Amino acid sequence: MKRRKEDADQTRQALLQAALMVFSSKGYTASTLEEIANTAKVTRGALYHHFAGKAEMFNTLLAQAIDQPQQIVEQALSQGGTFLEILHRVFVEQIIAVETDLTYRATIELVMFKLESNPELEAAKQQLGAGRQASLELLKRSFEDGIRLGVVRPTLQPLELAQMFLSLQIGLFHLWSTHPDGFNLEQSADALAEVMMAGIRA
Amino acid sequence: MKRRKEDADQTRQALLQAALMVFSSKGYTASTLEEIANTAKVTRGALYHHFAGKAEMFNTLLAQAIDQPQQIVEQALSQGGTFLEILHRVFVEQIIAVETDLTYRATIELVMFKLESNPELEAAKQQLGAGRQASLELLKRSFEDGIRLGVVRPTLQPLELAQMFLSLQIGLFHLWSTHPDGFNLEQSADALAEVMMAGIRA
DNA sequence: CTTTTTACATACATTTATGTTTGTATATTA
DNA sequence: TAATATACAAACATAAATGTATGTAAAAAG
Repeated sequence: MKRRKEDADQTRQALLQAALMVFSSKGYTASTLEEIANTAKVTRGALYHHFAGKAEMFNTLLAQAIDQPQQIVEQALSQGGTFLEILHRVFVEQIIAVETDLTYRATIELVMFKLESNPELEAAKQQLGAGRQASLELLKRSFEDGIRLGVVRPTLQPLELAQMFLSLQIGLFHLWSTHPDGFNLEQSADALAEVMMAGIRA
Repeated sequence: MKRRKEDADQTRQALLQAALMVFSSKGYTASTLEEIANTAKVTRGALYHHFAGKAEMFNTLLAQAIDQPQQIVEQALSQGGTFLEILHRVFVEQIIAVETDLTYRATIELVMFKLESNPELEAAKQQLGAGRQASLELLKRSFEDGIRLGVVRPTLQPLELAQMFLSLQIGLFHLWSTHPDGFNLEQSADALAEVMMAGIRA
């Protein structure tokens, strides 16, 4: 039995990962610290050594989750192409990221579909809300650009286009997440993006 | 203090309504029978008189929830119009129903965004899954008709069109549900439906 | 090499929610 | 009108989860 500094950090990470998985499948309240500790193959003692309690674990997780989507978008943007091509790629890449990266998937499932109304989590929810607001704003400005460039129908409202983009992503993920069987996520994402592009093209 | 048969049934309904509201805001586990009883302005004694416990309340609620969406669709269908007009109307009417009817809204929020993985609820979730599968099938067949009628682009897959329809609904509702401030749901729904129609039109 | 701190496990205490029993006023029935 | 059943409230018991205090090897510091 050995416990060095680096081992400790490994334990901490294992606990966070375990917490993410348990939280994302059961939600906050239904998740027990016992199960989280077991999943990380330690006892609650270790958990309480690294974290003050359940709420702190949750907030730590959400703090990490905030900037994750930002990265994916930036990467998809960097590849160049026409306005609609980039839009299409951003849409699909995010969906693929969710399918590929199990951790990312759990994060999204947690923040989108498992957030219960609970005063302990209000701060984290507030942050997430701000993050989404920022995404919406970014998308809205992008569509304004698209209209200015003449590639998007000018009768459409930028805000509503942004809403549509996010709605499609969220809804598609929800559909897949709740019934993954016989679902080709990438293919569906591509098809939906294509229809969306056809609908907004000038 | 009077308690007649009809009063009892009223109490039972109040308990169900309270349970729906509490469940939909906190999720199953985080909801306490105490709070449900308080919301219904009775004690847990009354609750246990009418229901075996938490799980039975939940299942009772979900059993009611199953056939509710069906009705709205049927009503929207009955008004006639072209294929795309009907599709548009079905889309918007469901969204409006969610905004208008507080009970319906809570039901949808509960079944879509607050279902935790819990063996006690597996049966109910199974039923809901079947319901969604049925919706998907119905939509898919509708789009097959649309293609056959020549009003929908024949290069598109019916299944993916159905997924798109549902994704847009689910996502839009999610967006509005989590950040209702400054959101004109009906207007957005109408705009999204319009873009979708433009995207699929032959 | 001794002392102290770290990283946990273990045992115990406290809280909280569920579930059960009992009590009781009113309604219903005979 | 007497007997019984209903619709609850209130008190009690139980279980489960959180939180805390203690114990202890190993590692790090001196």
